[in-house]
Amino acid sequence: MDNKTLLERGVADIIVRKELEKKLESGKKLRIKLGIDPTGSDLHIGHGVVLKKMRQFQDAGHQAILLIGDYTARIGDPTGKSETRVMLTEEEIKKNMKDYIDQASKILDADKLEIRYNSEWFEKMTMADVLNLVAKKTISQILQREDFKNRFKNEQDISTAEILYPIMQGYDSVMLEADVELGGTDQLFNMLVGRDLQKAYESKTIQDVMTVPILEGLDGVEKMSKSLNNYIGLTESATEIFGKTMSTPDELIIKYFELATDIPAGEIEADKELMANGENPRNFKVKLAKKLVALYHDEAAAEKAEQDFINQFQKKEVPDDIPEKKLKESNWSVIDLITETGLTSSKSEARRMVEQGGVKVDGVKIADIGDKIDLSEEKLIQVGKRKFLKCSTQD
RNA sequence: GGGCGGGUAGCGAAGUGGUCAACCGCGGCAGACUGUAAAUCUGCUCUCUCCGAGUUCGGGGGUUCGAAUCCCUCCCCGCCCA
Repeated sequence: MDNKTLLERGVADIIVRKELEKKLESGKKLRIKLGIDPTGSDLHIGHGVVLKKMRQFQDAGHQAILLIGDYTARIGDPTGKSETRVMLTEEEIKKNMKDYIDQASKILDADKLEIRYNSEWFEKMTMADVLNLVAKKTISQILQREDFKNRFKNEQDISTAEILYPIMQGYDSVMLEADVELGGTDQLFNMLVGRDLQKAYESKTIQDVMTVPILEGLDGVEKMSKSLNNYIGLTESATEIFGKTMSTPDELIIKYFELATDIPAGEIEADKELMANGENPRNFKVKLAKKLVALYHDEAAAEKAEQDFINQFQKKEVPDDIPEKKLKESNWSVIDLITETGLTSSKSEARRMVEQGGVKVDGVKIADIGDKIDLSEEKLIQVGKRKFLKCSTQD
């Protein structure tokens, strides 16, 4: 991993770039911090951006540190606005972190990770220590953060706990002696507090801050996130990853190439050129989809996912790995059958589906909501474009 | 502590006694089309034994032939003053 790629690929900003260059040139094994929230979520390729950057540092021989904010999570994150987040127990945090690391290992070299919990130091602090810490920053400094600034201006509330968050996060950097902190651009402010605190505590190193761009989700507008359901999960099936990629807007292709794959920068430029000259963006989206599947599964899965996609959506053929279900009864009305098997969530929905012509049995469209289905022989049920199920009776 | 405003389907947001299962937008789903699960267009979007019926509009109680709409009470949220 060359330093140029390290400093440029998928990087939004570096503060201070010159300092970081110097550190890299010194040949020292740098300590790279990435803070994570142990609230337990499925990782998606948006998280993948920063994880890839971390992996690059690992490959360049540096020490990757995952800082788990277990202490802060136990207090509860105040940014969730109205809902107070439930405090997490130690066991929950442990489990969440195991899941996290399992998923992140698809990108990171898990054997070389240093994993730290911030309860390690926060738990031991006395009130005097806390006062000493908060005395290092002023309210007006903290209020510089854009969302605080806006809320303050608009007379919305800012909880005291929120004020403490950046300070606590910064203190983590002091304790870890981080040389570099990685994070999304939205984390810039908090990470800079780390620099200030390291100076205030006269740390032997002042971390440089590297931000990575926020990846838009499948809608092409909002940040990729689970709650908006516009994400591609790292652990999703090849079919899902492929299909979801194909549903992204064309404008996102290049950005995804840059941030979510390892395709060399030159090749990306060339593809961009081709697209600008009128080549069908779909072809590049296919390339992207295959890359992503290959990354999180393997090459063979990528080939297969492409074939399946062509068959299912372009040729409208039936996929070949359809789940099967065995039922006790053999005599069903369509409505009951597709509801019972979970293909639709209610009978009303089932009726709508049939009325809209979205239900097929053995390839034949069901025309009437009163139709019966005999399962004494296996039947292939299709609801909409994507839901398939083979149904038969129990032996 | 005082004053004011507000809590409506996944979200946003109308509606202030009957024609309200509730306008509209987003999201979601289906169909058509296609270069894709893109874009566009059309339709659907609480549930049920879909003829019709049953439960909904922060919780509970009440007034009324009839309430999301009026009254009481409780809970929650926001703003202002202290």
